[in-house]
Amino acid sequence: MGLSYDWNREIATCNPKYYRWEQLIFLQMLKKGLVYRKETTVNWCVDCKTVLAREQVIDGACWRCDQPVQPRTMHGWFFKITDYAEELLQGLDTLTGWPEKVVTMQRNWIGKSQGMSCDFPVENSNEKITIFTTRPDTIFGVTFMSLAVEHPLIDALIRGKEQENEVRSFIEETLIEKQRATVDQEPEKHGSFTGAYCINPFTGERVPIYVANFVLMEYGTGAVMAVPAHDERDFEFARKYNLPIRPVVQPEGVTLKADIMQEASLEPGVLIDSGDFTGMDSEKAKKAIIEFAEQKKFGGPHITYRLRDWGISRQRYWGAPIPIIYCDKCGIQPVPEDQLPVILPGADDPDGPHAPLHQQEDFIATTCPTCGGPARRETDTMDTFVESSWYFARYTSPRNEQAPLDTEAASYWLPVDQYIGGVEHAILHLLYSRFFTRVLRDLGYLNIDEPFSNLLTQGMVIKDGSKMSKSKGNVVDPSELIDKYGADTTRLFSLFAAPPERDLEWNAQGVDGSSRFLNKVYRLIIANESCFSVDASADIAALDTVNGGLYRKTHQTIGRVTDSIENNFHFNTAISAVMELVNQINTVTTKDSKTSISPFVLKFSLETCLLLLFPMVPHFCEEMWEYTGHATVLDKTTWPDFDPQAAREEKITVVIQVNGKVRSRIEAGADIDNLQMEELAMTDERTLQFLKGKKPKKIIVVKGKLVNIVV
RNA sequence: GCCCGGAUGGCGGAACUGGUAGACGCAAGGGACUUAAAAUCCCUCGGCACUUGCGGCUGUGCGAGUUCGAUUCUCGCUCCGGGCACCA
Repeated sequence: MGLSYDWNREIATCNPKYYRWEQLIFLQMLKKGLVYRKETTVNWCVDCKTVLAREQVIDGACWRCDQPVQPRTMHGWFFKITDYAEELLQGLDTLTGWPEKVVTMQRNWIGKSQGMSCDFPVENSNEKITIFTTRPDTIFGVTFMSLAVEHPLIDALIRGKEQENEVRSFIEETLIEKQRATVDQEPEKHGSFTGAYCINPFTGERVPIYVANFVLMEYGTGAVMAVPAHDERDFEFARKYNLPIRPVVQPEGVTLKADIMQEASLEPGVLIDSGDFTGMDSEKAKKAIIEFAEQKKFGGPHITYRLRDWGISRQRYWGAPIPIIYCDKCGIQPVPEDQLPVILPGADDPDGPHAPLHQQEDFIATTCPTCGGPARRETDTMDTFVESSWYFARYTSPRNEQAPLDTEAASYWLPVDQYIGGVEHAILHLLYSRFFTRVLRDLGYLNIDEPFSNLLTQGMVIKDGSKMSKSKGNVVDPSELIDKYGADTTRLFSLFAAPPERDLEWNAQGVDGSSRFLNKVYRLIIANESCFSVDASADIAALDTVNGGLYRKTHQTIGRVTDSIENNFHFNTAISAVMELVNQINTVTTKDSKTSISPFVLKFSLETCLLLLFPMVPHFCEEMWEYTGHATVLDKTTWPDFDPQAAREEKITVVIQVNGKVRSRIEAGADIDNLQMEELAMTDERTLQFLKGKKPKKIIVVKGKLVNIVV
């Protein structure tokens, strides 16, 4: 296809020369407290036999193999991306070169919520339950408390109570249900009373504590103050278990009554039955209530993010091994930096052992770096998204043997001016890379905050109803088209089909047109070969209509093509602009051959075609450039200059409307003023017919464009 | 359910900040050249109708509105695509 890559900078992320640095970065992050290990419920892909990060689960299925994922409890390593949540959010505002769509998706993914945290003391106990809420204004409407089944306090709450067995079996059932749950359906809400109560610090009221299947341990605190009157989920739960519903925010013009409410009221309004806060506007009340909690030291303002830490453990037989050693005596030990890289077994041997690492005893057995005793290696490998999170930075010093990055080189090249990728990475790769850039900055390797200044998200190519992708295998091999038409026609055709950001249903119909077009350019050059040997100049001002018109059209085309490419990579319109120019050259050299075509203008226009088409059609243009006797190659020739003066039309078409409908078009000089335009319109015969002698009420003149006569 | 996009001829797609809708190309039909074919060139190509005329009406998913004028702006729908989804 004639793509130009600098192979001197080639890197392979599966090569130990690359991932040794990744392992080093891991260790440095570990030292900085940005890596930790924990046991959680993870997304397990049955087919890939590995854990997946949350953003790698698409519609409940693995992003890679499309198989459904299941929850599973296991240990894994995590990157503390949440430490950077606020910065990643703030940074979005600086990404002016990114599509708004991607910025919005990331903003939603980070999911910042501002609200209040508040402690509810447990009755007859020293424990307290901390909740997070975005609706502190509804705190007087709390009628029960819901805990996630995984909440650590449950055990203490139920021990010895008559409800103990019931709650325990409820938790067990819920956990099993969660394992089975498919993502597309929310299970019905269930709960179980713990027998325990906590105290609403604002009212002093006893609040019954429930365990509920819909409360997420991973978000907020795993405990929710339930306000059924003002929260849909609490409402549903309250109705099911006959718990009281107490409205405390009255929206304007509505009177909420607990017994007749059909659904929770989410509207803002005025507080009722809310102690000292009664009568306050709900927005104001939010602030006042948070302040009150802060003063009394049982709560305060709090921010929660939806973003979770990035689970990077994978159980695949590929990826960079996580450089950790487990010693029975010394515990978890980082692999000393001078022992890096930890090499992935069998990676360089395609027929080698391709079992997951935990099945490879040779790999696992090692010695403890601290005590020298027998120890075991970590068998998880890193998510391959880790590798793609910093490769662009490694390109700036690809052979560096001393460090992952050469800060000086990285400062010179980064951030990446223009990044191109599919929208499917809007969150995954593009968020990880933004995170990693900051981590590398804080580790002292980079001095930028954002990796990519400008982002173009290209559309997907659809084939047979689903997106064309390597992993799906429904790709169209361009070599078929290349064999038949050549690489340039194939390039031209693909670029002409649609603007790059749009999805495109693949269809090779139309490729003939691109082929025909290049042939036409070729024929024009051959037929007018002689003009290239003439070293003529011309007095532009003295050109006749035909030559002057072509000269002008050529400059207009330079302007349009430059604009289309620079502005938004709309090669399709760039190409059609050149097509127009070529059509005009064709007309002028065949039809108008009676008038003498200036060799200078002809040469200029044909050369411009080659220059403008060069990015799209490099081989052909370079060949023609040489053929037409140029000493230097096109590749080293500068882009043509756009001269707006030369592109200016001498004549314009004045559109005349009567009551907004186009009735006539009149040619006029480009410098015509508004008064002249009006005069032109009012004396135009066709226009007068439509006026039928009526007096114009109003005449609107748009300079150089149109006259609208209202009668 | 919520948040983003999008909808223009038979098709892919143009139309700058409201100002000539359909650029450019494909497909289709007709014609020229040719013994024939390919290639090339010319013409037609949104719809409607009593088309005498270089003409008229209508038309950018649907319905309203703002405006002298709306593919473009506002409101309300329909359909399609994408993202999120018990996030308290």
